[in-house]
Amino acid sequence: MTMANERLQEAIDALKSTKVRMTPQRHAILEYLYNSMSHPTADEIYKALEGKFPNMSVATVYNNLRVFKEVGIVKELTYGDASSRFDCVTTDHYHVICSECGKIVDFHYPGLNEVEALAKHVTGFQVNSHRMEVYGTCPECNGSMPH
Amino acid sequence: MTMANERLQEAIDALKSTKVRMTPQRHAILEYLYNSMSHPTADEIYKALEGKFPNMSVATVYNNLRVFKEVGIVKELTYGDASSRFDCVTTDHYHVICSECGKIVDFHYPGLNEVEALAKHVTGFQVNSHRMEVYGTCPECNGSMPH
DNA sequence: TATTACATTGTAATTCTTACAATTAATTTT
DNA sequence: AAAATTAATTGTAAGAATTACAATGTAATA
Repeated sequence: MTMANERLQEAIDALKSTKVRMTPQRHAILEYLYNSMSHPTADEIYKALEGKFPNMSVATVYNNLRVFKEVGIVKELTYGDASSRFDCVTTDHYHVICSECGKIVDFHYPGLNEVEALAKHVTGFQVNSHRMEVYGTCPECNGSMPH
Repeated sequence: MTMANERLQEAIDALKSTKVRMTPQRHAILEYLYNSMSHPTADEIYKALEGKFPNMSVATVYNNLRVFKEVGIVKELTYGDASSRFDCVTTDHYHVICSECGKIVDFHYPGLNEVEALAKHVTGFQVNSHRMEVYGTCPECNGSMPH
């Protein structure tokens, strides 16, 4: 069993333990998320599954992504006007985003707990979480790729 | 002259040095941005200036905020579906955002250059910038305010 | 002053997302 | 296994934020 399938199975099990029902559409959306190594938009998922589910509504994709978020197996990445992207890796990590082509690459960085602590101290907020993104241009777009 | 007015004047001077013309609407939008210590949405600016400019179009607000961004005197803060907010403080700083009431508070943190350097090293991207926000609840919303 | 270039206005269009009512399907109870 | 219940899907309409566009107005320049 591949790593992706293993994680998919865990996600399905997580859903089973709630009152959320498994449907063919749900399974397909989850499968797509866990197999694509990208961070697809709702519309990309919808288009990718058109072949298998000609009658599926785009509302179903949005509904289910919301359900998955509530259960905690999917994270939504929001970027201003543009469509949200969805990430089935829910462990802590950050994203580097190419300003040219929009590519999103994961990277890890030892927790920024210090920042949260400082923010709490300076502002008096009760701090829960943070988000961070790094912007730049990817090797393909900035011409630093060997060819 | 107040600090805000000084900075407003600098912004106006910055515009003069480009081919961007000064108009009453532009001046009013800038003035509002530099005097409000908040991070208003386009619509908030529009509503705030309705009294003074009954005929101003909301398109004018958007157009001008875009111009200001291009000149570099305003930054746009994007948060998913919700409206963009606009910040006339363009020096590096971060925001702490209250999940309850939406309040945004500035705070400073010594540059996260390390993060950018690591991201560059790990992903091969040419890195330009980053953004970070801290989320939590403000003193008013979490009941920790003395009263 | 006449001309040119840029700004504003009002409205229509666009995009992403959600709401809603009707139908269908999965689960539970009998 | 059939009936009853509950949840999910579908299609479409509605919503909100933002942009595009054409007509009109205003500032800068010659």
